[in-house]
Amino acid sequence: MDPHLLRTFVTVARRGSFSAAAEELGYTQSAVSQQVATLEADLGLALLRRRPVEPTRAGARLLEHAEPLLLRLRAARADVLRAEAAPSSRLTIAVSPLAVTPDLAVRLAGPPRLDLTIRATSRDEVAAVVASGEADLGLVDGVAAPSDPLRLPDVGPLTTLGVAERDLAVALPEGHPLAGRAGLRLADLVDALWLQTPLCPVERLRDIAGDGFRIGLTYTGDDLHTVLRLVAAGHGLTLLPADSPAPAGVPLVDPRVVHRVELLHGTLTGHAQRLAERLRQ
Amino acid sequence: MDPHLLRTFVTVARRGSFSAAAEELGYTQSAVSQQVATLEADLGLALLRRRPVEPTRAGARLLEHAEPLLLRLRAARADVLRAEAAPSSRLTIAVSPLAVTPDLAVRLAGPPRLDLTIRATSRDEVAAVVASGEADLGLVDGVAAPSDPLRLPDVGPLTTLGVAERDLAVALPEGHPLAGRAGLRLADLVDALWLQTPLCPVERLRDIAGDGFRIGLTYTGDDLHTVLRLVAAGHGLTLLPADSPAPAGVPLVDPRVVHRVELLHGTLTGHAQRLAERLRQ
DNA sequence: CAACGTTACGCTTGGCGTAATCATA
DNA sequence: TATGATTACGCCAAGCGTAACGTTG
Repeated sequence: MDPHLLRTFVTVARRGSFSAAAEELGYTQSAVSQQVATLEADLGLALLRRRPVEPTRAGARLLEHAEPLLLRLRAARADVLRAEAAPSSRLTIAVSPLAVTPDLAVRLAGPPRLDLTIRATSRDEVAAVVASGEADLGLVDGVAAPSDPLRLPDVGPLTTLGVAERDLAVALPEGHPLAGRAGLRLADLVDALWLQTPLCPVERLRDIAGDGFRIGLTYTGDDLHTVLRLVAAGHGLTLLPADSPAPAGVPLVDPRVVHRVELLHGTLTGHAQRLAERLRQ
Repeated sequence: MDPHLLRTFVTVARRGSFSAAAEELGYTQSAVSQQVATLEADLGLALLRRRPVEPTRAGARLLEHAEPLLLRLRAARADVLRAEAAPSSRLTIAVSPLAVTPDLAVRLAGPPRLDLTIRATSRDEVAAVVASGEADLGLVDGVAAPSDPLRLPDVGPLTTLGVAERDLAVALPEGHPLAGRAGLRLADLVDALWLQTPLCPVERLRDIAGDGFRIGLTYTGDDLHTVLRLVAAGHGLTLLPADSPAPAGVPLVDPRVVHRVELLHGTLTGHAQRLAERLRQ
């Protein structure tokens, strides 16, 4: 299970081609073939079907492990190197798009005021950025059952701490049959069409409220306004923090799901520690 | 950052000796020296001081990454191999010592009754056992702030779900000045002597309630009765679930800390999925 | 038959062991 | 000075590229 082989395997699987992977990695087609064969021989089972190239069951399973593993390896390397570099007094905090609630914004401001850089990244990247030491702290948001942790990509030895939970509202297009309601239950919306977004993945809804929740459209970006446009245009519903400017937002009264913000950090020192304490109240 | 080199580095650091590590790993002293040198050259910094052999700052940092990384690598391999083996109908669930609350025990029993193996392991191992596929599900318990996730060793792509939170009591020796109280606050106990146990690590208390909490004795096992004996003998206090048979247990009324149980699992199928649904209510 | 993956084969080099050398408690 | 890490050096094999060979859409 040499990471070198793992990387090649992942690339082949992603590109769906030995030759394309070889080009991407700077190997010959032959070398890639040999590397995959070595990995398969090592595990004693087939990882890829050829022509067309697609993962077997075992291959798919290995892929789920390999990608985060390689990410962790890179993060570990980056973290060790960075730790040895300048111990800057400037503090960097990585935040996902909706993680900075009004309350957290106030707490970030101080007093005392800190020399702070806020780095906005996608939800998936916050953990990686913190693990690699590029940011001292991270704030990630997501949709979860109350008091359940978010499902973060598992990228290194990070400490996670819930710092905020707030209610959600269902974003509905104007004129939607349910738009007038005072409150909605998730159970009432299983048959509706939903947006698949990074903030509110449909699998999470199914985890929480059972099957249903057809996907109307998948949106992979991180821009709230675009999501609102998509909802308004009727592509599907989604959940947003209750204080967002949602079009015809109706509070979700069934309290089995919340917008949750978590603070991530590695080993804390100095300023970072003080800020972390302030953020967790 | 070849895992082979990483493993050697970890072994040298743990054993505090190149020669001891060489013997343990089946290499010559020379090979180990070369491997460590290669790793240091690759990262461009010293990882170990020699004579005595101890990690540098960077080395200590790398160790924190390397150990779980290697664990994950093994877990990934084991998981892929196991997935391809017999899809047994027998269900295995790994549990840490106090994870099976009375309520969860009832839910485990059914109906319907399942062909179930319960495997007791230490708190640290549950995640690894589930990640490697040796168990289909895991139940881990620990002490946490309410609605905060437990800090689990980060060993693979696992799903975590809180399934129970219950109050804690402070275990006090008979005749302790505070033993008669109706309820205690953590803040009242910062100056007391505490046991350091896997269930209730003193760092967790400090995270939650600030500094203090001197360590009277460290206990690394998983046996509740031994812990109770240690408390009774005055080695220090500890927190236990309120329904435990604690000596002179006084409920913790300050509700900033609970005994939490989490359900862990990888990809679920069949029986395992049904059991998981039953456990999360 | 064309595109693509596999196999054969030679060569380079990474990495091990042996043994000599260096450093420190 | 003895213990233990490093360096020198030779050897083997892992693993790459070139090129010939299958195989399948």
